[in-house]
Amino acid sequence: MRYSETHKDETRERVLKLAAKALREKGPDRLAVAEIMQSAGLTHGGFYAHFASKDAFLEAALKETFAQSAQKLKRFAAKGTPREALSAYIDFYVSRSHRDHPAEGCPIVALNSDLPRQSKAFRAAFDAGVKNLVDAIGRWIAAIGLEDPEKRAVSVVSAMVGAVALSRTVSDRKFSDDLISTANIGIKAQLGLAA
Amino acid sequence: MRYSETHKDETRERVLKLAAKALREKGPDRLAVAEIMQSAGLTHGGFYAHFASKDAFLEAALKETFAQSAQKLKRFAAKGTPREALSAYIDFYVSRSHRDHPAEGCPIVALNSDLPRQSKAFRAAFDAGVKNLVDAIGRWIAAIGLEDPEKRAVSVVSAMVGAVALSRTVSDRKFSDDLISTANIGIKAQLGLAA
DNA sequence: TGTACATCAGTGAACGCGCGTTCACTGATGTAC
DNA sequence: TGTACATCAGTGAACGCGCGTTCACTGATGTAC
Repeated sequence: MRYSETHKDETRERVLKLAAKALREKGPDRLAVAEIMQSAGLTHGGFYAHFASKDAFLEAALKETFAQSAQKLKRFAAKGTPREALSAYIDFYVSRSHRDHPAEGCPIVALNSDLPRQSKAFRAAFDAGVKNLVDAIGRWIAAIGLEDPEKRAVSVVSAMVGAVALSRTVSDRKFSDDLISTANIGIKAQLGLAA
Repeated sequence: MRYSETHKDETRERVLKLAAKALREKGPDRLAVAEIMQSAGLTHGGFYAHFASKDAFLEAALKETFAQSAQKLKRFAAKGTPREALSAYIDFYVSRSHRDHPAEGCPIVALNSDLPRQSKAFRAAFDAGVKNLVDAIGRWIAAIGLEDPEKRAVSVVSAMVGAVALSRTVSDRKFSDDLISTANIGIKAQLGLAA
């Protein structure tokens, strides 16, 4: 064969990795097929050899972003005690760095308000991603020994998502920085994770 | 004159009121000029007699949504003691009804992730709206006599926005309902507002 | 060993559609004389 | 009192552009004989 056995799959993966970033930056509507293919060094004509439609492609790209998030969660879980992991994850999530790099950040923050306008499959993938995050946080909270871990997890994720989302909308740098650190401290305090 | 003195202004207002709703439902990108004009019983050609461009129009529509939110805030403030007003506002905001009616709801929830892709003027209007909400909540918290009202206000708004945004992304009805009520209770508890 | 054919990831021109924007025009009514 | 003209919110055809999608083709290389 003129290409290696795995060539096509590799191309697909490469396009999807780029798309996963671009999706969080530009949103589903402004993410253009031709542009993504060009960024992968290809022409737009080949797109449909890899994806059935733009919608199917968006769904795959979203799943890729959540897969990356899930991997990050696992890395945190592997690092130390549940208490340390949870605290570290909150520091990672509710941070200036996360605020400033949407393309590498959580898709829940980057895409939540685009959601109602997307395909059913896209929303289902998003839904699964949200539940996965809530469950992971809930497991840590349970491991620490706090009561009502599911309920606490939901509150914590809400507060984390809201804080980063809000911090991104605010132009006043100092206000935004304060927002992040206030929310960070508040969320950890709620869980009895003192600094 | 063939039209009354105020006719043009009235038309503009009518279009903007419709746009304010449609903006929250469809987002800035999917909100089409021709569609809005048609919903007001007009043709798209007349649009530019009222607005310099779609961007200018979006900015005006966003300001309209925040003006409506600000009015609602005032209505709550006028109703009772700061304590009652704050509690009532949280009940109003972190509610199933708010989750289910984005077109009449808070633009911060409906549009936060579209923001980075919009014009500077649009972002500035959004920014002002966020600060207005945080300030209003902060004033109530200060009036109740809690410490650090600004910081608490930021945390509370983050949590409120995050809860409604998250609840809208979740397809499991029961899970979403629980999320709303858990967040509602949690936020009020943080402020010492028992049921 | 060499030639004809098959395979298939990727190319690039073309199509149709939606949408923002422009512009000459309409038609109802007020004003000038 | 009646006629010609001015005003101006709104009309609707047209334009250009971006974008998703299609499709005949390319060209590198493996396979058959």
